[in-house]
Amino acid sequence: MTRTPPGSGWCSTAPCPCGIPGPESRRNSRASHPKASRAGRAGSDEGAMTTPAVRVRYAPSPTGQPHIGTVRTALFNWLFARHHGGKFIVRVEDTDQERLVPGSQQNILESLKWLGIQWDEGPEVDGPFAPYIQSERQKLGIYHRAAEQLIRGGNAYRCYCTREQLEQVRTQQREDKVQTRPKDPCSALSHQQRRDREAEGAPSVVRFAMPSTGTTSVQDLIRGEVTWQNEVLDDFIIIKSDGFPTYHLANVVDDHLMDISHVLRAEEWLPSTPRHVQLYRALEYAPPLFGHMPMILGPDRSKLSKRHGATSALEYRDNGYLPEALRNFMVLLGWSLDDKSEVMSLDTMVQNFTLERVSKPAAIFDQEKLLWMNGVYLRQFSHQELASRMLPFLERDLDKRLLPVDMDYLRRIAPLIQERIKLLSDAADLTSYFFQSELEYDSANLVQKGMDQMGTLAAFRRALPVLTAAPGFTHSVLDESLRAAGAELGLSPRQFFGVLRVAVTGRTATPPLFETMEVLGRQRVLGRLHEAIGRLSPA
RNA sequence: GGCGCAUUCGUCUAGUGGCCCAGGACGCCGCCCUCUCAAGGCGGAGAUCAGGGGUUCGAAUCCCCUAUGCGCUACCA
Repeated sequence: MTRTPPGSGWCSTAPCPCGIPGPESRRNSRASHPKASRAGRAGSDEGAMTTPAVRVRYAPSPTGQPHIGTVRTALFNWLFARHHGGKFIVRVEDTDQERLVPGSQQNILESLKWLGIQWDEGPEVDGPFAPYIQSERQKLGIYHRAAEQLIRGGNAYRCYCTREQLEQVRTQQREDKVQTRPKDPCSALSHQQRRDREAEGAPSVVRFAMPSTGTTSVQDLIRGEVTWQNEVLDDFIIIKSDGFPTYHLANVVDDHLMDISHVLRAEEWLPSTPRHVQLYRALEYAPPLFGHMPMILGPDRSKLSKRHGATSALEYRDNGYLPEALRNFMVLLGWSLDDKSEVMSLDTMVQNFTLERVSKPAAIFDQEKLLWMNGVYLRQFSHQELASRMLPFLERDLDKRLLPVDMDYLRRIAPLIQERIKLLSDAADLTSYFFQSELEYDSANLVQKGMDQMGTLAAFRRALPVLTAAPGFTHSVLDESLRAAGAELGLSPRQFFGVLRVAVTGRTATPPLFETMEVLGRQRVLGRLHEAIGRLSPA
C-alpha cells in the first residue's frame, strides 16, 4: 500500500548530480550530464575533472522586496542542493544600476535567513569563487573579456543604433507582419564604418550574433525537450552602453566560472534559454542543466503582485506567519512528496526533494491554506516555544504601558490561546485582557441573551462569595463550585458562564472560562467582578 | 501579432496504459464534542481528467488538432 518514497533508494546522495531522479524517470530527460563530459575538453577550465558535484545558485537582483516566487525558487534550489549533498550559492545580480533599490540586498539575505535557507557561498560567507556580487565581479573584467572573445570570434558585434531607431524598425516589422526577428543593421557594418563610428565617439552596445538558421534546443529537466527556430531569435544585447553586462551574459559567464551544474529558475526564463544555450556554445563553455520551475500566480491567475496582498517573505514575517509554515506551504507550490503528505519537517523535504516531483503548471498562492498551515505549526509548539514566538509581537502590538511582559505569566497564557491563534500578530488581541488592569468593553454586553439586568447582577453577586471562598483557585475547583452556583440560580451554564466571561475578560469569546480564571488569578477576577457589578448597579 | 509553456474538484495536488465511474489537503456545508470561541472527530457536496479526433483489448496517462490561460517578445531581471 505504501509507495516507496520517490527519491529514496534512487539517488543516494553525493554521486547523483544528474538531476535525473531515477531510472524510471517519466520524463525523457535522460541526457547525460554535460559537465560530466567536460573532462574531455580538458584544461578549458580549472583542469582537474572529478565527479561533477551539484552546485546550484540563487541569483536575485536587488530591485526591491524579494518576491515570494523568487524565494520559492531559492527554496527549491536549496532543497535540491541539500538532497544531493551539493552546494547552494547566492549570487547578487545587480547589473541594472538604474533599478537598484538600496537595502534590498539585505532584505533578500534576511528573507533567506528567516526561512532557514543557508547558503554555502555568497555574500557574507564568501567562498572559492568570490566575489559573489556582479557589480564587483564586473571590476574583474570577466564580462568584457567574454564579450571581446565573442567579438573576435565573430559571435558578437558593436551596435550603434539608438533606442529610437530600433523602436522604429520594430514597429515597422510588426506592421509588415514580418515573422522573423529584426536583423540589426549594425551587424552588417564594415570595418571602416565601425572605425568611423568609434572615432566619432558614438555610444554603443555589444550584441550577440544569433545564428539565423537552424534550431536551438534545450533538454529541460522539468519540461522535456524544448526547441526554437533560430530565425525568430534576435541579436540580444550582452553589454549595455553603461558598460555593464546584461543578465544574459553575466549569468552565463558567472555560472560557468562558478561551476554551476544546474540552473533551476522560474518558468519566465524559459524563453531566453536559447540565448543562453547559444552563448555557452559560442563561448565554448560546457552548459549546465536547465530546469524551469512553475510560476506562482495570484488568485486571478496573473503573476502574483502587490494587488494580491503580501508578496515578500518579510511581509509574511511581519504579518505573523511562521517561517516553518511559510516554507512548508511554499514547498507544496509546485512540488509534492506523495498523495498525502502536507505538513512535514524540513528534513523530510530534504530527503525527498527531487525534480521529478516538481510539477509543470503554475500554482495559485492560496492564502487560506497558508493561514491554516500556520495554525497547524502554532499548535505543535510547546508552551514555552509559543510564548517566546509571541513575545516580540506582544512587545510590538500591546499598549506600551502593559510592558514588559512577564514571561512566566505568558507561558501560562500560551496553552489557553494555542488552539485559537492563527497568526502571531493576533497574539496581542487574543491576550490583552490578561494584561490590562482596566478592561475596556461595552457594559451592554454584560447582559446576555435571555438575561436581564437584575438577573445578571444577581449572578455576579452569587459568584462573588463562591470565588472568594474557593479553596484553591484552580479550574477544576472553580468549575465544580460555579456550576453548582449557577444551578441554584436556575441559570443554564451557557447563561451563567457567559455573563461571567464578559465580566472577567470583557469578551464574549475566550478560552474556557475556568482555565482563564485560574491563570488570571483570584485577585484580578474578583476585581473585575466588582467592576462589573458597579457598572450594572443603579447609580 | 510572433514564439514558448501549460491545462485533473473553487484552490494546492496524487496519478508514470488496467489497482481510478479519479485519492488526499485547504475552503465550504452538516453532525458530534461543548460554558463562548476555537481545536478535534465523523460525514457530505464538489472533477463529463479543457474539447475533439486517433493509437490500444483497455487512455486522466501515448499521438494529433482545436480552445483557453500564462510567460516572453527592453541598453529589466
